[in-house]
Amino acid sequence: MRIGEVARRSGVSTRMLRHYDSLGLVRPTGRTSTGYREYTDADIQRIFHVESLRTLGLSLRQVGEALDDPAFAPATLIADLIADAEERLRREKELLKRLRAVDASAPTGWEAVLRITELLHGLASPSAARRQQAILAPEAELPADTLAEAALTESDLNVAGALRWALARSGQGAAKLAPALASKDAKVRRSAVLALAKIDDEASTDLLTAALDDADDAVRRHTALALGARGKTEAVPMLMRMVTEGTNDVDAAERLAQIAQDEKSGERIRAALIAAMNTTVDIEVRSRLVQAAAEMPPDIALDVLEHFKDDENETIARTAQALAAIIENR
Amino acid sequence: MRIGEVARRSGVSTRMLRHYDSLGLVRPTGRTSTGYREYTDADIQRIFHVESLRTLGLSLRQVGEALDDPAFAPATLIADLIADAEERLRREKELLKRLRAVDASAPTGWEAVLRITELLHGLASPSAARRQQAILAPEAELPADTLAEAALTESDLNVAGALRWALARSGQGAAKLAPALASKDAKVRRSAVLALAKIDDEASTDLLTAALDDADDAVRRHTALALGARGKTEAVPMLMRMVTEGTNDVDAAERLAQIAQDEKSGERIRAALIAAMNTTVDIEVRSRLVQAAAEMPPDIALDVLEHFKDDENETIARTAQALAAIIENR
DNA sequence: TTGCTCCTCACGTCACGTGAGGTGGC
DNA sequence: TTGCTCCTCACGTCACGTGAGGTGGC
Repeated sequence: MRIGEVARRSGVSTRMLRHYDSLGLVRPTGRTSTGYREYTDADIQRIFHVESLRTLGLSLRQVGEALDDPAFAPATLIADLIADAEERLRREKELLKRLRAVDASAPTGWEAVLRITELLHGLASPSAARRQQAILAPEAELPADTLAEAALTESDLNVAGALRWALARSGQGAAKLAPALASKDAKVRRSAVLALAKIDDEASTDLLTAALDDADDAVRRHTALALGARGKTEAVPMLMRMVTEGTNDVDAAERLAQIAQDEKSGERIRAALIAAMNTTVDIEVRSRLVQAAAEMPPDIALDVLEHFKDDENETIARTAQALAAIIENR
Repeated sequence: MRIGEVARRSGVSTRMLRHYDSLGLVRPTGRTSTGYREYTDADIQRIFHVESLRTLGLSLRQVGEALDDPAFAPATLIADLIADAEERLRREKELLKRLRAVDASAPTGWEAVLRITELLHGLASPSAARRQQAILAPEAELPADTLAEAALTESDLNVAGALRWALARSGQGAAKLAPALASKDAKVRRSAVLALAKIDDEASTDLLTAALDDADDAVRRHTALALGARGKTEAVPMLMRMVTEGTNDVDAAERLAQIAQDEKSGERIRAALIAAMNTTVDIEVRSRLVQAAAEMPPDIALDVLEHFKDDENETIARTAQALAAIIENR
């Protein structure tokens, strides 16, 4: 069979068939007296084998080595190809992320493209100071998507803070962070909550309210503190738990006090504190509860402390008395 | 500044700086009397701009066009770059999937690589017949991962059936399908259940039992039918619902009959049928229940039918009588 | 005088496409 | 005789690396 026919049947161009010949990859079995290449069925089989291996990303040289070495063991080659493909995939994803960020910034000319590109570069820097600078730079108009993604993975505390600030300023923080609350990684959810805490709008409050039911305890704690700062009564049960468990109990008490500014919520917290005191004998827990009670608005604080001025436990009784005296003298 | 210093500062090789010069991309502002290139600070700025744009995947030609056209509007170019990157990403993912499948098949030589590669090719063919053939080919040793992934997306009924069969034969079906049950796409979960239905081992039964609580009704129905075929009493409530609702009720009744082979389960089903009859007046629903009752093992069937031989509704009463007569005469 | 830097020219990489200029086969 | 097919040779693509062979600068 001559080269044109072979090309038609195999889908390989005559140019490439001649190239394979010159490389010694597929040598046609014969030539006519006038020099035309003559391919046999076996040659054509070989062409298909070459094309097949090429779909796996082998170079022509690699294909040649594989087909000509009878002892060829594919394992190493395949592993290398996989590693290469993974590396390219990683790079392409990175590039695409950058391009999407540039696109989202709607640059008006190449100067704007350069500005955003350099900011993205800074944001990807291994130096925390450089990252910080990129976020706080006055020319910064990093897209909210980019800020959100960075906020969810940033490990440096200062940089994370700057990212949350920038995200809050963007006005799109809540929308961009919402998907992260469904992440399987509790760390990501936690970062999302910490970022939402800095965004004082209705959308973020709604998201935080839902996050009170998160499966992870740390997520719930951060959520409760954030909602407490907004005076949300929904946070009371979690904040009460934090006081009794002694996890971030001082902050939790402060947030309970903020919520207690509202009369109805205040009444609820008053009752909760008294009930908690009466359901445990653990001296440490009760001590924390008394301390927390003293943080409440004066009328609530004094009322709760009054209940425990004559407590069976002397330490509790004396603490309650002392704290009440301080509040009264203010 | 001469070329060596510029190279050191910018990280661009002298070779490339000369290349940029020859392309007219970055022309050093001057030359010394002896022909050395002299770069100014502005030239160096330009080099950084070139490198910056290159990180976005622009070719040197594109960089030149962008930097030299004062009216350059990036939107189209960026969109094209994004489309290209997406396309490359898609290809890389495809390639990686193929390579991983080849690797998983642990080929012993290039012939084995070719065999698996061609099977994968067939599996990706737009022709259902070709896909079918690839799965049923006697040389087929398609890895279970590949089979599972294909089973979850295959739309052709015959091919999907072949995939489920092959997956069941692989012995790893349950393990490979398990993650799909957590998919957000109900279609994927449904496909997983249909595939698990063909795998008769403990692992698949456990997975199916959990899938009875799926959020999607169709998933739950398929799950109940599969578990019913294994005589699992857990499927009874869902199968009963299918009978009353008239969704796949004939199949559901058949599965209930299978479960009723077990004495305890049979008693439960008997009670459920009678209770269901007594809690609705809908003639269609009651009719389906009577038909279903007749499918049960004779003692259960006759007992249930006996309850409704004198039903207020004449149609129900006569159907119950007729069906009971048929069963008695068998 | 001796390293160091810089110069231009040019080949090689990789998998091709596209000619140019010429000739065999029905 | 006329299209069609085939031949070889060679340039172009793209972003470089790596010489060779020669020369200026401290």
